[in-house]
This record gives sequence, structure tokens and C-alpha cells, in this order.
Amino acid sequence: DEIAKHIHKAKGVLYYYFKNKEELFNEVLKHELGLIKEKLLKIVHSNNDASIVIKDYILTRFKLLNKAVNYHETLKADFFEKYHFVKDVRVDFNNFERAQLFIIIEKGKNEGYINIKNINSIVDIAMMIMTSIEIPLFLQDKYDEYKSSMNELVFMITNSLRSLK
Amino acid sequence: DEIAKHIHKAKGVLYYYFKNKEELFNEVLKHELGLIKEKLLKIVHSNNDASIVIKDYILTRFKLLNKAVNYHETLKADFFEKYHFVKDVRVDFNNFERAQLFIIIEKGKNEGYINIKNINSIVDIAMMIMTSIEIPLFLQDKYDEYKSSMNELVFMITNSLRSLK
DNA sequence: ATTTGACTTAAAAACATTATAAGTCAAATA
DNA sequence: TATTTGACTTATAATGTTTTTAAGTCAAAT
Repeated sequence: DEIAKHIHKAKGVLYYYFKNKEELFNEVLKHELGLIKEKLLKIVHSNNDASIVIKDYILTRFKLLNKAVNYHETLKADFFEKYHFVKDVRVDFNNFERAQLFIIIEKGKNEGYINIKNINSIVDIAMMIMTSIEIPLFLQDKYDEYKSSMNELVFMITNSLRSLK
Repeated sequence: DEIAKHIHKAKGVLYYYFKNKEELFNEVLKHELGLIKEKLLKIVHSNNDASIVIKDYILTRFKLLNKAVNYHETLKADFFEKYHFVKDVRVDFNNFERAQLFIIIEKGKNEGYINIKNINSIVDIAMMIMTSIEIPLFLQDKYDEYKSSMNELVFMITNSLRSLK
């Protein structure tokens, strides 16, 4: 009813374009994450050094996701085990991020800045940390509280990459 | 009723020793965390190098907390904003851990292994990561899933300490 | 000093009722 | 033909009521 009111149309028309409310929500979510993906891709494919790219990537990622209210809903769904609802979009975004981190680290290796054997394992850890932090950050609204630590977290991650062998 | 049954006493006697159920739970919780503190103190005050100590500390911390079912209840209470209930014990354990990490890092500095200016900021980050990871680990039962990454996470943290300046 | 068990009281579970939001569809419109 | 409407049904959630269960009390007993 609310959505229909917002577009000044009858509610029935929504079911002409979407199978149900879930499908509609998923499209909105895809759109929201699509915009974020775009911005992150620009960072990954910039001409900066890998150390700069990884810093930019992580900080921007959290900044953009903090405003992504539909994404926050998927965190809730996941936490309260209504995961199926948004599974595909979450898995897709996860794969996207894994791929980007891989690209950045590989770039760092080529530049001689990073010196690690198994890129995938470091990607795993980075993903584990980043996705874990999302819950206090976005569901418990601690983004502002943790903000100041964020820069140092990134600094720590980039530094650890430098020395890992 | 259940507790009274377990100790083969009438329920009323519980109120002779504890003001109410909350107080009883808090005592159980204190006891549970007390045992964990003991074990962690042994690690901190062992004769190992700081790099070994920090690794031992973090891995043991997660291993012990994973079995600490009453502590898990405090995570839930915190998440669902019934924090007051267990605030004191949680704050106390937090301070304890901050103090231990500080001691370990300071030790690392003295040994020349760690080279950072602001110990507190690195303690902040470590605490942020560790407490954030607790939610998926203990409330979403992903401890076994993340276990293999845990060693590498610790390796990453210790390495980052080495190079931070 | 400690324990009991019947007792009161507060909270939660179960159930029925009502209200709201989700989804359908024949007919209308463009 | 593609799109839109609005009255309609149906599923879900909110509300209120009753019942059950668990928390807490206390005079009396050990």
C-alpha cells in the first residue's frame, strides 16, 4: 500500500511488474548494491598503488554500506535465520568482494608490495573480519563509535599484508 | 524450580543465598569467567616470547569462550539490549582483556619484537575485532567453520604488530 | 542458621479475535 | 495489447483474553 501510494498508482500494478513483495525487495536491494559495486570497481581499477587501493576499498566499503539500509535488512534476515529471503543477493555480493580483494592483493604482489603465498587465505580472513564487524557497526549502530578505529584497522591490515610471507 | 531440583533442595532456599535469579546468574557467570581469566593469566605470565604469548592468548581465549555458555547469554543480552542485566560482569571482563593485551604488547616492545607508539590504539582494534567476531562465532555457531581461519587471523595480527611503527 | 512447601504475584504461553498488509483478478483504460 | 484500477480474498500480524508456568515470599519446621 505504501509503495503504491508513493508512485501514485494502485497497488495491483506492482504485481504486474513483480511476482511478489520479496522479488520487489530483491530488485531494490540489487540496485542498492549495484551502485556500491560500481563505486568500488572504480577504486579497484584506479591507478593507485595497491596499498592505497586496499585502504580506499575498505574504508569506502564500510562508508557506503553504512548508508545501505536495504543491505542492513539482509544482515537482520541472516542473523534471524530468514536467510533464504535474500540469500542470492548476499552470496553474489560476497563473491564480488572476494574477487575484488583478490585482484587488489594480486596487484600488490606484482608491484612487489605484498609478499604472500596463498592469496585466498588472506582474502578469507579479510572477509571474516569485515563481515563480522558489520553486525555491531550496522545493526547495533556503532559505526560512528568505531569510525576512528577504522583507519587504524585498515592500517593494520595493509601492514600485515606487507610482512606476511 | 529446575535449579532447586538439581541441588535436591526446596526452591525457597535459593532466596536465602541470592537476592533473586539475576544475582544467582551473575555469580555463575562470574565463576565461569573467573576460570577463564585464570587460564589466560597463566598464558600472559608465561616465559614465552610476546609473539608466542599473543598467539596463545587469542586462540585460547576463543577456545574457552566458545564453551562458556553463560557468557554466550551475555552476548545475547547485549545484542537484544537487555544489557543492564549483565553489564558489570561484561565491562569487568572487557577491562581485564584490555589490560592483558596491553601487558603482552608492552612486553613485545621491551623484547624489541613490536615497534609501535600507541599501544592503546592497537588494543582498541584488537578488542574491536575480537568482540565483533564473537557474534558469528558463538551466537551463529560458526566457531568450527571459522576455526581454520583463526590461526591465520592470529598470524596476521602478530605480523601487523611487528611492522607497525 | 538453614530449609521447607504452600502461597502470592509477575511473566510468558496459548488461544481467540480483530486489524492490517499481501496478493488476486475481472473489468476499465490508454 | 500493455498497463492500470479497485474491490475482493487470503495470509500474516497485532491486540486482547485466558490459562499456564515460573519467580519470588514467608511463617513454620528442622
